[in-house]
Formats: sequence, structure tokens, C-alpha cells
Amino acid sequence: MQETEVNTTRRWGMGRKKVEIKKIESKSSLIVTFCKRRNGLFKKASEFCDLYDDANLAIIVLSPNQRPYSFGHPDVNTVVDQYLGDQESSERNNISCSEDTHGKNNMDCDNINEEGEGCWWERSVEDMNLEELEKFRASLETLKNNVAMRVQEERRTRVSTRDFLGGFS
Amino acid sequence: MQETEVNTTRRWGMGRKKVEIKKIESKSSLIVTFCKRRNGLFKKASEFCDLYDDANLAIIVLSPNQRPYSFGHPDVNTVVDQYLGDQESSERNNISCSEDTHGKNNMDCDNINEEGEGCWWERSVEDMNLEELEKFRASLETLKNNVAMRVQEERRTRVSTRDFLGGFS
DNA sequence: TCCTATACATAAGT
DNA sequence: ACTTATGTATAGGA
Repeated sequence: MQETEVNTTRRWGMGRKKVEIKKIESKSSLIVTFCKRRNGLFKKASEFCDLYDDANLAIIVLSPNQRPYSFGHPDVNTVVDQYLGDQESSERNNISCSEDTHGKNNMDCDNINEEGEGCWWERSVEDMNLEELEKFRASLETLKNNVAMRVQEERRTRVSTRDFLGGFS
Repeated sequence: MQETEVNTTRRWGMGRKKVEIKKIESKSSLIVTFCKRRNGLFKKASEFCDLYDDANLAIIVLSPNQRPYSFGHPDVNTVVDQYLGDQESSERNNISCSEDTHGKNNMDCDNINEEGEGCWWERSVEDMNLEELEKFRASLETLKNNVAMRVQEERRTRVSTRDFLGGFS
């Protein structure tokens, strides 16, 4: 608890360090931490599924050596199929809000936003109606500029562009 | 810091409880924790990708109400395709990113962007064809999550949410 | 939302 | 692999 002494000899590990941003310290220790963190992530996922078991979840990890690890509830393929199924159906519906939700297309995403704060990014694009889409587009215009500016700013310091762009660029 | 008193009245939260395995305490608080934990999970994933960025990772969550949330690095579809090893689907979606085992992966996720300057956000949504739109949508999904997370992170320091959202919220 | 106490995760050392 | 100091996530309350 207290730190009232010897800093000349650090007998013990320093606990978790402050989020280092270095890439490779050594191949072997990288692998070790990779494993640890992968397990940590899977454990959290497991806990998550435990708590909300009507929620489905899949995690796929491809190691730097292309070795696949996965976690799924109830299982990976089921979830992936559901996800892809969603995508395909929306594709078939021509992306723009088709009327698969006749009439009941209101703003409550999972009842999550009851306050005006309800973040648009919580919502799925497919669920927006035309009007909402237009607002969304306009916001993206602004967002785009702000993000671009911010990215430029960050590049001078530390954040990689890829972290933002999610692979599209 | 100290705990030298009243246990008759616990003025403060008791911190994280012991992983209770109860199912539903109340619909609303379930939703709240669902959100919190989902964000926590995505944050961990983000951190993970940050540290091992040659590792690919995708998380798909389907909420109890079947709403999809996802996180991906570089993006969900790429990882899923890699995992499924489905050549056709990659070809169909044109998302296949040639993975090189070593070195920097220069993934041209299409002919959409050639120069570092001609970013996708420079383009108008109206000019995209259906295929491009679908890819755009997928990228937005990831972008959305990544930005959301980053905003959350920044909010604790200095950047106002409004600066990002450009009036949509 | 925000906050605090506590449980949990984990970096480094052994 | 095991340990422990220290960072992080989060339940509950305000």
C-alpha cells in the first residue's frame, strides 16, 4: 500500500505497467503476453455469456502466425451465420431502410437509450429510416472532417491511423 | 482509503461484487450492465489489437434482442472470411486481403483508395455501387466502435463529445 | 451521468 | 509456472 521505502532495490514486480506502446520487445515474451491477454479476453467473454446467456457472442483471433483461436456462445459458427445472415438480408433489401420493420421502427435500440443521449453509433444502419439516414449522412460529413483532423493531429504523436479506419483504407 | 468505521451504514458502493450468477435482476439494470460489459470487452479487444497488430481479431455480439454489435481488426468480414477459409465469400465480397506472412500487410481492400490522399471519406455515398456500399457499411461498423471507444477514452481527459458528433446527437 | 470501493487482470521478477 | 504490486474494470449508490 505505501511506498515509503527503498527505490534502490525493487524486489518485486512492478505490477502492470502503464500501457506500453512498443511493438516488439522480444519474440518470446510477445508470445507469452499474447497468450495471457488472449486468455484474459476469452475469460471476460465467458463471463459475459454467463451473465447474459440470451446474448450470443463469438470471438475469432488469428495469431500473428495465422493460427486461429476462437470462442463462441453457443458456438462460433452459429453466431457468424446469424451475423452474415443479417448482412445478406440487408443486402438483399438494398441496404437502404427497407420496410422489414413496418411501423414499429422507432428509436429504441434495445431500450438502451431512453435519454436524449442515445448515441447514434449504438444503432445499426439498417434500422434507420430514410430521414434518419440523411441526418446520419450529414453527421458523417462533420464527423469525417473532425476525425480526419484529429487523426492528422494524433499521427504526430502516437495513434496509428489504422486504429481508426478499421481496414477500409 | 481506510475502513475504520461504520459497517452499519455503507455509504458507498461495495465495489465490484462477487460474480453473482443471477440471471435477471431487473430488465433495465440488466441492459445497463450489458452495455458496460460489452464496452469493456470491446475496449480490451481494442487494446489487444493495439499491442499485437499483426493479429487479427473479430468479435460479434448479438444482444438478447438480436441486435448485432461488432468489433474488428482490421475488420469483421476479413477475419471471418479468414476463419472460414471461404474463398468464395471473400471473392464475392471482394474483401479478401492478401495476407502476407511477414512484413507489412498492404491490404488493398479494393480499388477504392489508391493514394493515401484519396481517402474513402472524400467520396460521396451516392457514387458508390451496392458492393462498395456494403463494404462501406462494414467499415463503418468498425469505425463506429473504434471511434466510440476512443471518444469515451478522450472524454475522461479533454475532448468534448460534441466536437466529434457534429450535431447529430 | 459521476464516483468509490472492491474484484479482477497482468507485467515483471523469480 | 508462480508471485505480488499495481493498473483496470465495474457494481452499486448518488
